[in-house]
Amino acid sequence: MPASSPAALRPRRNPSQSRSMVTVDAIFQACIQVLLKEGMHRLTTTRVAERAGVSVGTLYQYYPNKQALLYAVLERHLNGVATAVETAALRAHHKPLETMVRAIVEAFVTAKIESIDEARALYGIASELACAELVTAASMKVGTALGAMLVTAPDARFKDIVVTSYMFATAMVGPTKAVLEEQAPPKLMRVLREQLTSLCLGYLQRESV
Amino acid sequence: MPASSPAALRPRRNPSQSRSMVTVDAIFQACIQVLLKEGMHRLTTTRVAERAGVSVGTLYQYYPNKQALLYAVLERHLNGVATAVETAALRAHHKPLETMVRAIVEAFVTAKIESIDEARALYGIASELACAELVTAASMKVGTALGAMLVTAPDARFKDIVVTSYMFATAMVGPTKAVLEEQAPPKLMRVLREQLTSLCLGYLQRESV
Amino acid sequence: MPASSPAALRPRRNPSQSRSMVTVDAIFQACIQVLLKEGMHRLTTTRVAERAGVSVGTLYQYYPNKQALLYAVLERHLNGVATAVETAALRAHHKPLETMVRAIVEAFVTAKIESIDEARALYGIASELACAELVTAASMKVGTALGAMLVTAPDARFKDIVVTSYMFATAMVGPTKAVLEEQAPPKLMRVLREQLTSLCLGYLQRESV
Amino acid sequence: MPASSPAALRPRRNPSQSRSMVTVDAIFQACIQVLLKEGMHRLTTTRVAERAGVSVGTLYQYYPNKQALLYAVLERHLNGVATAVETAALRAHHKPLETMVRAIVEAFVTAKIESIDEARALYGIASELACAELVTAASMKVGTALGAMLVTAPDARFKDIVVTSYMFATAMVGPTKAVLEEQAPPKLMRVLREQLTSLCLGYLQRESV
DNA sequence: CATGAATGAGGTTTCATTCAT
DNA sequence: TATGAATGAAACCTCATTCAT
Repeated sequence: MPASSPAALRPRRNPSQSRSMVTVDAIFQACIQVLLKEGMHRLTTTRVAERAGVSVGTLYQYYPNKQALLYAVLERHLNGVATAVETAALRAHHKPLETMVRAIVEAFVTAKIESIDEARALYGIASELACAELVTAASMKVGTALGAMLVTAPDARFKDIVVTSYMFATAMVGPTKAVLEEQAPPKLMRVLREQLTSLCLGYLQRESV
Repeated sequence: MPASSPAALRPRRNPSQSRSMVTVDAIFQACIQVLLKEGMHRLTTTRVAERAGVSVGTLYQYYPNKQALLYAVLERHLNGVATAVETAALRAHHKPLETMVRAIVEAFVTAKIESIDEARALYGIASELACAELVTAASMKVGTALGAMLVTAPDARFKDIVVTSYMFATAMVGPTKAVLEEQAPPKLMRVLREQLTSLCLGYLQRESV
Repeated sequence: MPASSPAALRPRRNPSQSRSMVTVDAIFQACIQVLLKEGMHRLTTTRVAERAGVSVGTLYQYYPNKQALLYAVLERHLNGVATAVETAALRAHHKPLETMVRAIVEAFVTAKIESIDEARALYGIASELACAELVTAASMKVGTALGAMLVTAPDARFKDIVVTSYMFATAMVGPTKAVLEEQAPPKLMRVLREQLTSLCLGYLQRESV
Repeated sequence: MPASSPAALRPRRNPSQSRSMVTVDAIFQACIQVLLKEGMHRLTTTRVAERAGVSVGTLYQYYPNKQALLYAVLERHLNGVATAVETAALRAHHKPLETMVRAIVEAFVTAKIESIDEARALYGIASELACAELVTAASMKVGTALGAMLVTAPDARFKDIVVTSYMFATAMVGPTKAVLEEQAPPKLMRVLREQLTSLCLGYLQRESV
């Protein structure tokens, strides 16, 4: 849980009234849209507010500064993906290794593709202030969940569960990112899940004692 | 070589005279240093020129704009890594699969770590204008080199060499990036090569008919 | 009483109902507190309202704009000091000159020190819009009162009572301000009354024919 | 000398080239002009630049921020006055007390009136950040100079030279300020020097043992 | 060729004030 | 009446880029 995050990056209020919630959500969505249509270097608070149909002032009532807005968007995205993987991991406890891997890959890719817009827009924001924490937190969440799952595999046993599950988690990132950014051969898009399963399963079987 | 790149991003001249080369290199290094010490959002042309010991005007004699400078830096970095892998791939032709993988991982990680400063500084620049091409170009270069190598493996044969070699290339990226950005468990740093080898080899062996 | 003051700066109502009076006073006190703790450049209507425990909207029901609020605060402060001096002057009629001076100095310094917070916070507001009038009005009030007092002195007689009493009034300001702003040697704080008496008495005796 | 002043408030460069010097001086003068014609609360960096006939960017090449500009203006003014008094004090060493006082009053009032524009514009800036130091520094400079002078008076001797000279220095401020801000009865303008002399001399004679 | 002063559009952020609820 | 979300003009400041010297 993001209990600890730099004060300066926290939203200014957690809106509970309905009007506020509409507003804050509009800003949120607008941020992603601008990110997509204009790119990171044209993402200005004014533009986000404009697209959200509110004034800049309103934006600043909910987020103390631009970073905080990006932080929130990135946080939500990472949390979404991490939670999806976590849930899949929980469900796959005690299943055979191959089933586990298929489940995780499926969850990961689906989450990324479902929020493909966000995903594509957000790669590359990590280079900004203090986002490292968020990425680290999400990685740990996923790593831990995967570790907890792997130890319950009936048909495999791992020497160094921490390293193994971290590799498992990060191995999926490269190919997926390449596909989402359309730098990969188009065919890979269609067989991505298959391939990722093969990648991770091959690795995990090698690492099993 | 990136035969096609937006005219606006090309350097103004390919300096062949010695004084020019010294200057252009100083700017180049200064750019990386600023990137590292100040971060992307504090990278200004003036600051780069200052650190390079020249005036802004001079900088603009070699690069038509800021993007071109970043473009050049990124290009050189990617090219360095890609070429290192390519060379390793060439050398590994006709070797057994495992030897191939070890050689490639070694080359990739070594290149990244040797230029660890550049690497760390440059992740996240890709989110800027027109860099996608460069990344794609480097990926293709690597992918092609790996493909050409893999088909010569005496102990393996692949159905879809394009997809397989692209997966091979991108699979290494995720874990390596995590380590370089220090988001990985510290132990992973030490066993990274080992683990990447296991990851890629496991995959390739599964994919071999 | 400031019979003439720009319409825009007048409070919206002279609250006579008890609830209103509580509110307006809370705003008033909050204004001074914010001025002290945050400084003039952080004095915002929202902050004042917050600290007063009311909403901005409410604040604007009692003061048509920010200037009016400051105006009122400054007015009350100056009036307090002026009235204190005026009262002391009245009481000192027909007393010997030295007694007069001691009484005035005592009243002036006491009033300033009692409301030392206000005083410190308010110096420097006069540089804002239309406050000159208030200062002038207060000066005149004091000057007039002092003049009326001085002419009753049994042991002195002055050629130009207007000039003399104005000098009397303003001579105390400089040293007092310096002490309040802690720019004076600390010792001066303790002997301020003594010194001011000496200053004014020396002057007045010289000016007496 | 203002050897120590907050780094953030120091000018960015001490221009030595002629073009720069013209520019920096234009900005300086423009600042005072704006202060006079528009008032403190309308003093914006853009407006100053405009009036100086340069762009905002240029302004910021010489002053890192608005405060620094004001700081510089105030510093120069205070220094001017302080130095004038200091010089007069030096010249008056060993003269009789009355001559001393006349000389100091003359220097003080003349300095203020000569730079009456600056003086009028600058009263009230002290309420801004970190200017207290400057005022304190100037006060000390004057106080010290006056003290050094007073001890050489052949016809007077003071118990507490620090307090006495500080009182001397600050006593002149109140009436002078009142006159410059035109809150005083008009006649006072003409007899100001006379009156200030009387004020200070009366005080000093009383304090002399 | 090199310099660096000058430019000014454009970015972030604040805050006095209004008005629907 | 009281509220506080929304407004948007306007402030401060940066920085890629040019061009006279």
